[in-house]
Amino acid sequence: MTTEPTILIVDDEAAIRDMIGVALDTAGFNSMEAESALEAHVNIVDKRPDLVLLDWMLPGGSGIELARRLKREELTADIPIIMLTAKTSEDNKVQGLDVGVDDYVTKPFSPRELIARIKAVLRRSTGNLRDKPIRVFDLELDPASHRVTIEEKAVDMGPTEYRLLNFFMTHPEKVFSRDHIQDQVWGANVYLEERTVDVHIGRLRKALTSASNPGINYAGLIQTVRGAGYRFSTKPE
Amino acid sequence: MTTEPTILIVDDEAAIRDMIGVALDTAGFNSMEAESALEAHVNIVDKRPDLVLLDWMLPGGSGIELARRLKREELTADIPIIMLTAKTSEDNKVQGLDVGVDDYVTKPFSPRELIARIKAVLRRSTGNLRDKPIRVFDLELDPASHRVTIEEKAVDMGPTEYRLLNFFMTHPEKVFSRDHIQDQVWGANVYLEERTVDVHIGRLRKALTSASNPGINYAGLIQTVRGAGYRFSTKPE
DNA sequence: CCTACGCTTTACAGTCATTTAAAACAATCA
DNA sequence: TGATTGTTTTAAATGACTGTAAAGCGTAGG
Repeated sequence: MTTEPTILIVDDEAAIRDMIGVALDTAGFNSMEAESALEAHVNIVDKRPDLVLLDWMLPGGSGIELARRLKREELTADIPIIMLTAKTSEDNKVQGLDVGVDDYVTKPFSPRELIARIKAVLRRSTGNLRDKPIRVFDLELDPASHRVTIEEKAVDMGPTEYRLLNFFMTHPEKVFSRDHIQDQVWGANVYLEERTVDVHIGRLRKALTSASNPGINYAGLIQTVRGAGYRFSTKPE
Repeated sequence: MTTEPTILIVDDEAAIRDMIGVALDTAGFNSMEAESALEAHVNIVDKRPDLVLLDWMLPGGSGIELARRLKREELTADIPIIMLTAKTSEDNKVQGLDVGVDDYVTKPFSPRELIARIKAVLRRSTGNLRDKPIRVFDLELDPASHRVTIEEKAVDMGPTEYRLLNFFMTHPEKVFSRDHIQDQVWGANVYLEERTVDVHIGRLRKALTSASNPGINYAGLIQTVRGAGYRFSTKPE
């Protein structure tokens, strides 16, 4: 599954970093910390976080400088930045310091607001690219509408079966062990009984069957490979 | 809720902002101000003005940059922009229009000219995009009269439900998460309880149902996609 | 032909997402 | 101001989905 976004917190005060870190954790993000612009830059280049929370008032070479640098360099230009600033009114000299930052939050801020803004920015930066529909014969999976159809007629299935089918259709003609399927569909570090995968395979097949016309049975596309796992294949077994 | 259009003025000189602000007020527009590209961007995303007056020569040369960014991002791409520029040279015109700006006005300008151009741009953009009624079967939403009808008979609903339906009808056949819907219908960074969206969906469905004839239930067009969000679709679930 | 193993199916109880209803809160208008 | 209308929050009810365990099948290998 999609791993949680990683957020880099850049602030010189440990207390603030911690506070934010906790807020991010509870909201389900991964977080990293840096206390100087230099450290931050290294971290960003190395780890490529999904978003940077950057304190405006870093000692020495200020946060703005870092932001400008990040936005100028191609490698890092598309990593969204949210600035943390002290007070609105004072910082009205902010003007010339415009660097293409994606949003800013003024301290003090509520964790809730911060989280909301982070999510909004992430949504804006990543949400735009959605995949094209995948089609096999008359079976189509369309991520944009989050819908599976057979001959244009909707196939009813649960979220897990949808992810499962999505995984198979994007990786056709290959066998996958149950473990591998677990990692991809449920996410790593989720422990499940092995049989659980079978059960969901079963459910997916049932969904496909009950939506298939007599003629082709789309459940047959999901093939059992005895002793190895499962395979999505257009070729008959 | 036939509010006057809201115009965002982006200029670093307070005197100019005030001058324009007065002109807009007397012409019957609402106005907001921002003095930096950063502030402007945040305002635009949060408040979604109907038009942006953008100074070309913002410190840091970021006016153009902002325009480009706004036009690139889906969320803001259809907000018209009028550039304010001191220079008259042809280059600027070409460049500005390249970025996708809708019009430009060279300083110094008369308030009268500015108003005229604003109206022209608004007419054009609302005329092209927002003014035409959208129809699905016998359900029609007409932005011009701000009215929803089923088989020519008015459907009664609140403003929020109207915006919601408008959003759905202009983005059919796609799933949207609750967060995404919030961004589009309420404005980004308005943080609401997630369930609020559900409640309004519920009310919209109710409104559609009680206006539907036995036969078609238009509430069915708004489909719940469990674990993903909602979708407006003409295809049955 | 029997057994053992691996896969499939079913049933179920717990959990989680969505809906619904109602109350609290805001804004608007006379 | 009080009445009206619309919005948000909250909590409880509903219903769908999930993972597990156990029973049922089929098949390969003896």
